[in-house]
Amino acid sequence: MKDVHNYDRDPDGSLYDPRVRAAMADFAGDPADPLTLLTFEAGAAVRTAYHSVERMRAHGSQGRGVSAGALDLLIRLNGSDAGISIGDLARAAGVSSRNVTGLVDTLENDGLVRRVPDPGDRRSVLARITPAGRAWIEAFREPSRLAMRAMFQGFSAEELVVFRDLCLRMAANQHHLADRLSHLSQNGEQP
Amino acid sequence: MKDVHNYDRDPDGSLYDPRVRAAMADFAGDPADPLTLLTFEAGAAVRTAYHSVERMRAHGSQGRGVSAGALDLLIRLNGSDAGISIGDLARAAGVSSRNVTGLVDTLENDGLVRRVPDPGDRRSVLARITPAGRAWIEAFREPSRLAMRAMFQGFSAEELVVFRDLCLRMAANQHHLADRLSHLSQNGEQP
DNA sequence: TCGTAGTTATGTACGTCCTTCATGGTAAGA
DNA sequence: TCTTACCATGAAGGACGTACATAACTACGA
Repeated sequence: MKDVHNYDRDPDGSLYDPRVRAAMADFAGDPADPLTLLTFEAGAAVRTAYHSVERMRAHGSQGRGVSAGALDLLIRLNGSDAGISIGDLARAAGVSSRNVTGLVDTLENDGLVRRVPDPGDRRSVLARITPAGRAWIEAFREPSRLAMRAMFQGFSAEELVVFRDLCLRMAANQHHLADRLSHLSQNGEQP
Repeated sequence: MKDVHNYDRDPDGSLYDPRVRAAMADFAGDPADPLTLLTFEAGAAVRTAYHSVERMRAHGSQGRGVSAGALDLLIRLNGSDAGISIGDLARAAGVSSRNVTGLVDTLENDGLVRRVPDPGDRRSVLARITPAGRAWIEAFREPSRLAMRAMFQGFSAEELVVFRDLCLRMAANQHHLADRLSHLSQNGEQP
């Protein structure tokens, strides 16, 4: 190994705006402890786990015109009779509204979702699941259940709860940080 | 609620090959217990967590011509002096070799990686990290560390270990299952 | 009432990841 | 030798996701 570099000064200014760096360091707290390696490993593990989930899902909804992001929307819409606006779907899923528009397009082409005008706001469009969409969900439920059970084979209920909550805490941290950063760049250059 | 459908027969033959279904059910074990909801929640949570990681990573490597999959490769290559073959990289990352070829293309265009012939096998090509690639990694290390620390803000060392291991157990399950399924479809139609 | 600022969905244009299939070059075992 | 298998890559395509611009519409203040 080489000796340790001096990371106290920015090795490459273009990587992060100093304000961003400061905000992160501030948010992260004490920067000099041994948890770092673990966080890298955990980050990589999440990526691996996600790919596993996606591969299972791809296998399950194979050749049926619905996949990944679209399925997320369909499941959300299955819980609502009146329908959900594009913007609300985007906020709930944490993606851009343009992306949701595209996903709803494909679902609508497949007849699983229908666009209806929002009676309360004429700018807004509600996506509403169709009977065919509900039938699709119904048919998907059991194979999906089997696949998920297989994915989490050997996990106890407690482990599942812990796992879910750790994932969500991560996401909350990221959301919080993104909020701070965007808020920070909206305001003046120097506080 | 409506009454329960009869899921003992396949509600839609095109969803899963019966052999695949049987293999999954067999692998998953007892199908009639209350863990199912938790597995769905956990699956969705993984997806959310992954998006958080990706967003952080995108923020960090922004505008530097390296992202996600390419970064994974670069980090792997940083650990090897001689270089790693395309096929080995693909197997290690769990993606198609064609995909790795493309990622190495972009890294090579950026000057971070170089292709060298494999002295032991003239079919094979080794990807080897360049000094510029190592410098990139070096510059990326600290901001990335801060970002990861922020992502896992509030996680104890024990929680990180548990989280990492749960992710990897998931991936192992999926891998195991995929092996069984491919093995199953390679052999005859009826066992 | 009018005008302005903000919101909503969507068109356009991109970039990235990942896949399958086909192909020419190469290794290795019959 | 010759047949089979493996290796990287060309070609083509699907899906996800982004940013920016725009037309329709709402809401709020003068």
